[in-house]
Amino acid sequence: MDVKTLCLGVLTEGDKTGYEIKRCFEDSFSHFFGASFGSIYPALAELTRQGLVTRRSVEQDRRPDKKIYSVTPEGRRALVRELLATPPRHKVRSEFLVLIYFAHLLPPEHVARIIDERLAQWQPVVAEIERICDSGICPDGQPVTRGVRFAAGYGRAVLGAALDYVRSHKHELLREIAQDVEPPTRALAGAAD
Amino acid sequence: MDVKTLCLGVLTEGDKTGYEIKRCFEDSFSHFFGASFGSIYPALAELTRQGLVTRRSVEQDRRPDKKIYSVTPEGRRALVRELLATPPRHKVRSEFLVLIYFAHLLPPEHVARIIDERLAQWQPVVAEIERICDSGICPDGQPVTRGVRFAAGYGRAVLGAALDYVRSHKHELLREIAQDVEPPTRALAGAAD
DNA sequence: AAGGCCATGTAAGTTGTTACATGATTCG
DNA sequence: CGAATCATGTAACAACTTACATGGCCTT
Repeated sequence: MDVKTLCLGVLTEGDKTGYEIKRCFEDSFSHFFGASFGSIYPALAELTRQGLVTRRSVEQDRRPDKKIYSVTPEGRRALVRELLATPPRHKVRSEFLVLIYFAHLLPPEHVARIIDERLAQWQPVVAEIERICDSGICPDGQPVTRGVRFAAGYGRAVLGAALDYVRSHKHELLREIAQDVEPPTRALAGAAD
Repeated sequence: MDVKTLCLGVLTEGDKTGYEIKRCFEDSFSHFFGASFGSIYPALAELTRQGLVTRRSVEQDRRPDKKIYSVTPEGRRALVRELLATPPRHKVRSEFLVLIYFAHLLPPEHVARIIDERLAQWQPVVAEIERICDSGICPDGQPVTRGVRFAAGYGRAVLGAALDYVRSHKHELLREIAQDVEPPTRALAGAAD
């Protein structure tokens, strides 16, 4: 699945500019998808070329014209076709967990910092998901569809579990690796190997 | 973080061939990292060129020489340096959740199939993680380090939550979207737009 | 004054995937 | 007989990220 399909998808919920689509991704998709301007703008250009969206320019004073995109009926059909053909993959790429995996090679303070940083980055994401779950309202003010509610509920369950796990096992991990790194000054007997 | 660093990392746990490294990724890393031969072999070639690993060839009858890689002391230093410089990101890219997000545009049977497929793909991953958690033994027979245990515990907690959530909300979602798609034959009154 | 928000877009570079190329052995 | 396992490697391609280019307004 590429950014084009995603753009088409969010545009079925209402007309938007490229900038707003980016916001939308950050608000509602951040826990399972990411896209930057560098991929969104070219995607919109291509969709326009293919006739799957139309755009109208809105003049603004002292900044580039705003370009508002709308899905065409053809675009809707293409979206459904694309969704039907998309294999339902699910990939996690976590340098965080890789780092944890090799925690015994790193200074405990560094590991502690890594964990705290991760916790801090997850928090606003969880907060936004929780807001969507509880209010049933998207950031743009529209009520959520069933799928959005499911995805948000999933996010809450999974991120909640992640936060709980990391918070409750952080100190245990830190204690354990502290022993590894500790210089052999007070060397307790029995260090096998 | 690139595949080179990962290879360096798993090689600190013991000498391996490229093929075994791939297995290792599948067994222990699959829930947070992925890499194919197309990236592993070039990575090992580059590490060798940089002097961060050495390799010895083992002749085999009727198949390509096995090439066993070992980390050099220089490689260990490079690994730590690399790990210390790695920002602890954590990204999920889930076409599965995107599809769910737009579930209201798809036939309910299709959504049901998607969900079942995902559940089926998660199961062996969870099983392997659970095995690591419970036995404390890596697939290659080595006892796990603290970090590995933490990562495995994380995987169990998070994948467990994902499975629970998806299993217990599947029918609710399906019921809800079935109403959308239902043709207006028996049209119940009150279908607001 | 610095930085964030609004607003669009391009180009170079990174990184990895897929498919290909080769080939014997073993299991069902 | 087909598929999986063992074993390595290359090359074309896809896709996205980062940095750059532009520029005013508003808040701290």
